[in-house]
Amino acid sequence: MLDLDELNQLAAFARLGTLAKVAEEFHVSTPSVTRSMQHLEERFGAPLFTRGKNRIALNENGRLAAECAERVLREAEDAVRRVRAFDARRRTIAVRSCAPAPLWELLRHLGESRPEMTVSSRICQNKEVLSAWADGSCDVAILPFPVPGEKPRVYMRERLFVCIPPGHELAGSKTLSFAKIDGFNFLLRSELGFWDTLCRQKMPASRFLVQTDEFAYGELVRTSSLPCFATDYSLRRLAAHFPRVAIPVADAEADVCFYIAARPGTGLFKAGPR
Amino acid sequence: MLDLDELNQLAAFARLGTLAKVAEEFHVSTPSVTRSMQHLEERFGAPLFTRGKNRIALNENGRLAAECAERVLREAEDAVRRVRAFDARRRTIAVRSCAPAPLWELLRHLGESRPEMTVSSRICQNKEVLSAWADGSCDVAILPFPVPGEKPRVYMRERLFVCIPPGHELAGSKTLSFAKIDGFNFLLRSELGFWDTLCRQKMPASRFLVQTDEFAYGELVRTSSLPCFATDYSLRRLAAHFPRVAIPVADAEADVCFYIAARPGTGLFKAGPR
DNA sequence: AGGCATTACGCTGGACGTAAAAATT
DNA sequence: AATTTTTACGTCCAGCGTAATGCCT
Repeated sequence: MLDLDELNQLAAFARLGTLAKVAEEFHVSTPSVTRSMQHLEERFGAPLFTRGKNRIALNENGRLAAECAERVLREAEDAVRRVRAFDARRRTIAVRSCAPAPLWELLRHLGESRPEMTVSSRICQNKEVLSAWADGSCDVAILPFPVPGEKPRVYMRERLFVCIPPGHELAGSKTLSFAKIDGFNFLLRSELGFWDTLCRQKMPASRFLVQTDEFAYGELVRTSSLPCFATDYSLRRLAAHFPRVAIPVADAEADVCFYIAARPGTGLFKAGPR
Repeated sequence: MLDLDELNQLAAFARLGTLAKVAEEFHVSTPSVTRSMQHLEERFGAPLFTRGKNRIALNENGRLAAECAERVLREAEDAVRRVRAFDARRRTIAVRSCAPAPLWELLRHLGESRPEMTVSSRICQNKEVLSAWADGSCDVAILPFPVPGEKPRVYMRERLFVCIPPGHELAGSKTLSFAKIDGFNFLLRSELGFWDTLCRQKMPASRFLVQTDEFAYGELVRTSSLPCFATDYSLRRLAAHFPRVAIPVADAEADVCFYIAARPGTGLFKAGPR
């Protein structure tokens, strides 16, 4: 039976050319490497080296053996990688959402109901959510429309608002529309999923100043006169963006219904999550 | 780093279902197998088994790990197989000849000039010799015509004779031809290569009583009145088939020139073999 | 002189087996 | 009662490192 450690040293020798370098790389003594190589020759049952008195090199057998060794090692590494990945996948619930708000409650709920599971979540575009759901690489999908092939299950509703400083020229309106606010520049958070694309699509004349940093975004909202967005959910959560006023966007697209689909393994619809 | 022995035991456990059976199969104690499995779990960094107090079985991770183990083991076995085969191939000279006679001297010569090499020889049909030469699976080729793509090099000439008991109706002829002897039944040795096919082609009306055993052939030649074949070479070697008479076959096809081709590695044409 | 491969030798940690325990059939 | 897994424990040897040798550049 071959020994993977020895094969590893053989492959290293093919790269490095000298036993001393191999010894250094593996943090072992040179005699140890010498013995490994002798042992390998026994195991292969064929000479692998041409030896001088203080010189050693691979012969043709050895070169072939080194190639084969790499293949075996790759296979062995793949084995642990695959098992580890499989295990990790088995003990995590992967959530893909098209927007941040649905995650707020969902992640809290999953953390409580399945404390032994690690939850991985990501906000991404609708098509990414769809493909992740389709290829099985996520366990929970949240989309602004029913998930194809699944029983439609509404998770929550969210409505878009514009947040404006009191003195702003739009501040008097009772409601607004994408058409009316198109052209104004907005402060925007990153990681908004489909909201981001919706805004860019509906307001082609506007520029969006995307802030990755939560703190920076907050400061800019507080100190600048640039309008920004909120939703009924985020307003409830953040206790509003004082001292701004929140004006609803009247368009149908600004009133969104989020649908959820979940694998049976998640236990989401067994014990009634909400 | 994984251990191939342990992987082997894992694969065996997947087949046999119980640690005790694995221990028996590998001629080790049960505690040893237990430790191997625990060690494997450490190495993989994931639980591979579901354990009862008295019961152990693979979980999903374990089943995947067992599959992967088999792949790794296959790869490892392939490695030694391939290196061994390569080494064996490197230290043998493979000879393919279309007829037996050229081998007699050639094998003796190779045995003397390359005593460190093992020589493997086979008599086969022309097309087999050609393909073996073309695909590199033989080092020396002997054919009744120049080997394509190689400098034509005549190795020897051989002429066919018919051997007949003195009282036989053909015994008076000075020479014979395939046409004249077609229809008679012949004693024939096996492993004659292209001679065999030549005879069957030239004498479609004859039947050939092929003898695989050397001794049986000799006895039949001695005791029966059936004609048989010989060549100038075999006559010289066997001191003739007493008390038979040997009559040459006059056809052009019965006078054969053998050509030889050899790889440089064989050293056949370096030091001048003949 | 410095670097490299190999042999010699003593030591130690890991792996094995035996024995025993505990549970299941 | 027999089988199976696992823990405990004592033994032993495979493999390590150090030291030394010999050789090459």
